[in-house]
Amino acid sequence: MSLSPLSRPNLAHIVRSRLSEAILSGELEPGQHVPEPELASRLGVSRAPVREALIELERQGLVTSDSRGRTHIARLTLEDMEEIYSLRLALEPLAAGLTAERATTQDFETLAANIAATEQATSLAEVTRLDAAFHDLIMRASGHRRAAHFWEGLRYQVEAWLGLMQRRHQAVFHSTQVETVKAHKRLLKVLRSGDAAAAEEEMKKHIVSWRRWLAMEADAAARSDRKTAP
Amino acid sequence: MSLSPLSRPNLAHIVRSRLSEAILSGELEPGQHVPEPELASRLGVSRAPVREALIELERQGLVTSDSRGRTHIARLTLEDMEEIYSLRLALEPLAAGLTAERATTQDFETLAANIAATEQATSLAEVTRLDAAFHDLIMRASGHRRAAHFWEGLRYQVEAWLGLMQRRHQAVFHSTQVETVKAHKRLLKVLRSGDAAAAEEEMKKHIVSWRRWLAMEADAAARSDRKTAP
DNA sequence: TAGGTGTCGACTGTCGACAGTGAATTCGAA
DNA sequence: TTCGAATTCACTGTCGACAGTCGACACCTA
Repeated sequence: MSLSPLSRPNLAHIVRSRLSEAILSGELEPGQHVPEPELASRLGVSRAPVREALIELERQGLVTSDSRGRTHIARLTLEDMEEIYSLRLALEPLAAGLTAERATTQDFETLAANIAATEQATSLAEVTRLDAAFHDLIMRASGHRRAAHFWEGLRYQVEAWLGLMQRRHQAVFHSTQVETVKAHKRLLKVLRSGDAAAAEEEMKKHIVSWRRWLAMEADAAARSDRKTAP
Repeated sequence: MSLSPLSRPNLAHIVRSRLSEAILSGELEPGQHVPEPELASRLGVSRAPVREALIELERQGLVTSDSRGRTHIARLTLEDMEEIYSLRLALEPLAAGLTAERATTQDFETLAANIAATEQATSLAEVTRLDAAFHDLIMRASGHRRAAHFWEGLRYQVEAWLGLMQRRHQAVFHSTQVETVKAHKRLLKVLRSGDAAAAEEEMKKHIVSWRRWLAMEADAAARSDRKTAP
């Protein structure tokens, strides 16, 4: 039996992941104001760990604070997603190249397991989460700590956006699962080959294709807005 | 006269910039442990704002916290600088391209003023600060908020590293000032032309040439370590 | 003397409380 | 009724205090 050192999580960490879930699931709605005292009392803790959690969530882009310091659930616009897209395009191929060079067998097995889980996922939300986790694994396997850290500032926004889109336009996502699995299998194969340049290229393609999704969904969102709003 | 809304600074902000200065100037040494109670009493505030400042400083890479949550002044290694270099190479050309497309006359004037100030700077520390500020201005002028935010997580580490090098090997930096001015003038010219691709290319070259510095300084550091250590 | 055990001190994580600050609201006057 | 001023109200920023935890050091035992 291997006893690996266990990390004793803070209250702040727990609060953060609780809030993450609540935001990603849509329980807390974009734009909504979330006062610290309310969160603290609802979670049964004091404001101190809540404050810390909110700072971290701001770094992850899930909440924003206005001029007066009050925190709101982030409202992601298409412009935001364009920013995120351009940064993914800058960061992830870099990391993929490094991963191809440095990753261990263990890393590859974890990636393969993720793909298998994605194949058997039974809900879109699960696919989304596993998708983000897959990219997370690659960023980590790259050994580039700062890039992985930056990625943390993007991934939850990606998840939040996809969640939002799914809730609005379920029909659009029919083929998501099989396409994700296919793309990730291609990526894993290239990563395993150890060819850094090829890995960069494949990741670039993967993200570019993801952008098509973005435009399409934005389009659908715009159409539906026009239908419901005026 | 344009009166932009002024941000009323927190104690946490003040503490942060004080600590920034102390770290960049070398008053607080790399690796040194900095207990919250001590900082709080030395600055005459309570631990709350100090804690917040430390979280932000950690994001900026100036301090790190160990497994027990204790804060230390960051000790930058050559490996760290390689990471930072690769990220600059990913982020800054992207931003430079956007800046070429979007920047206002006002932005260009601020950049020109920065170059003028660099030309007249009387100390290396000042050149370093203005250099970082120049890149800061470009990141901001790009309008890419997330990229600018990420850059904040790098710039102070760059400053800290350069400061450290300067203190160790003053002689190496003879030509820094004139070279910086020249390079920045070239950059500004391309940015003003509005040619995004050219701006990307020029920024890439600028950063690649900065990497040569990195290697050279690392080399000098290694030599001097060998001389003093064993 | 070496290895293990108990104690002490230092620091972090967490808590409840208070003061200051805008925004919203109510009240009074025209 | 409408405008302006005063007042409440809901927050955030900040503070001091306490408890739990970990390493260092002394001590005990074989």
